[in-house]
Amino acid sequence: MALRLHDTLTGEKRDFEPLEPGKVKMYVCGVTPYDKSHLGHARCYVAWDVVYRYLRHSGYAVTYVRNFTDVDDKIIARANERGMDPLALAQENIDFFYADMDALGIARPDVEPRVSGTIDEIIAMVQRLESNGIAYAVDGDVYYEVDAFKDYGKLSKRPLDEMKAGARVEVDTRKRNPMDFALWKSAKPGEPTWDSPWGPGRPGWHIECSAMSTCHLGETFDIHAGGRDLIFPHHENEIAQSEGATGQRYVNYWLHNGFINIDDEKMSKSLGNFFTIADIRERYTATTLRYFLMTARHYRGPINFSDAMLEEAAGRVAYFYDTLQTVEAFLDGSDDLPHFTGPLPHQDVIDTFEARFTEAMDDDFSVPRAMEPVHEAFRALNELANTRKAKRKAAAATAAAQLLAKVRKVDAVLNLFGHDPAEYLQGHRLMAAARAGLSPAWIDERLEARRAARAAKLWDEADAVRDELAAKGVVIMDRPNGQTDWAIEERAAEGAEASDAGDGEG
RNA sequence: GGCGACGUAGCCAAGUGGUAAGGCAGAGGUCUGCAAAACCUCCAUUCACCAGUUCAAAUCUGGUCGUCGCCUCCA
Repeated sequence: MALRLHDTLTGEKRDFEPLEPGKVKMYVCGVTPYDKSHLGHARCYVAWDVVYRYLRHSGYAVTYVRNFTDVDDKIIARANERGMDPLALAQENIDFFYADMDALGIARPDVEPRVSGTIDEIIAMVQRLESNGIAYAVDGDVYYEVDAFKDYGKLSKRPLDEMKAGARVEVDTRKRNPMDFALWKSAKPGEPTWDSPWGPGRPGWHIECSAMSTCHLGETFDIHAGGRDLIFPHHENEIAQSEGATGQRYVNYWLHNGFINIDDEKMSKSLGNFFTIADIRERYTATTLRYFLMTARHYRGPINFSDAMLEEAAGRVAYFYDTLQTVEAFLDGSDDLPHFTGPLPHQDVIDTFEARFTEAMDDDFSVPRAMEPVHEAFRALNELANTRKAKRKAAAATAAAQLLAKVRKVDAVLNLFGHDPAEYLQGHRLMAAARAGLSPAWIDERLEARRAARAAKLWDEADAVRDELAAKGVVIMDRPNGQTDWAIEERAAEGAEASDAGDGEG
């Protein structure tokens, strides 16, 4: 089955046909690094990371470009507040960005251009627009003349005449149309500037993406992606700039991801429902966040975010790693088992796994559906790893090894299962304990007390300790090897939070 | 006002004409000193509401109600 993509421009899903067979050129709008990255960024870049990985997994040679808009009004304003160099502020936030992205398992793009390194190309493109008669200079500023581009509004489906009526921007009388936007801004005090044919100044917003994408991918390329909010004006203007400059079709497939909502409302600083990625990472593993963002919803839909949802995701990821740990232990001694050749248990799961995964992903990257065979595989892995009867063990080990290999293969796309299980689970436990307000040292002390009681076969005493832990939300598991593991019941964290107010501090 | 998205079980959510995936929670069972975990079984005659097209609709058409987003910086 062929890969099908939903294209915002046509509003339809259609077969993906790259410009060059076997190759994909994709561009994703990156961040404006004026502050730390937030949950919305995480959602966006996780989504496109999966797309990037899936394209590669499907055998395409992908060139993935993601920019940094490091010259921008907000960066300049923030840098001036803090009395520092704008590019230094941008670099500081780029470092934070990388820390978050790396933790989330997001692959680095192939090229990461910055505005500050693309000034020459930007100036060249503005000149090209000027000579094409769709840009005009006024007092050192250069504006894009929207009336000179007949397709203006085709992406956001907003005819120009309607936009004029609704335009709320204060009218700059130097503009020929209120919708005209700046390609080049003349120098103002306290701003970084570059020399240009129009005098010293800096690029406007929008032109940088046209210039950077064209410069690294060519005048026409396959995929351009970004958040829904960028459809207008950013991507609309990119089309106007690039197609206005080159006369060529700019992009073949426009992909846009949905937003993060908090309690059904858009996350925003003004509403006070704003989370940075770092905020979440203090409380949950980055893998939990990645899993949640990838699987909660198809990439185009909105995701409603809440602690309860994250708790569920955390529990599910812990289940995956618990399973991996169990299976790896089970397979550890399996080399000694007799070679097995008969029909395998869960043969249907093994046989259909990849086709089901691929079919879902081919349908506009439907990760939620692609997870169905993954869930099924983990259930089968657990069943196999719990095989007790010696007779069945060889068959079970063979089946488990095959299934595990399949899971590992699609994890090149999901990038969820690559941690060491024991390390992951330990990290998960500590974070869960912290969320529930419990001390791991106290838990260990209680477990030691229970171990002593059990050794003496003082069952009532041992059970009392277990009940005491359970009352706090700590559940324990006696393993066959004599060890006792513990976990925080997912609901405990909510309970602890709810009782916070009443408890007071100390 | 213009443009757009969405409304599926207690919760999250997949599913664009052929008779409701998956996950969480819940119930019962297997296992276990007792538990927990894991596994097995069960859990929507129905897809906001109304009308229509069709042999057949959650899926198509029209209307109603409700929620949200964009139109200004924003992933």
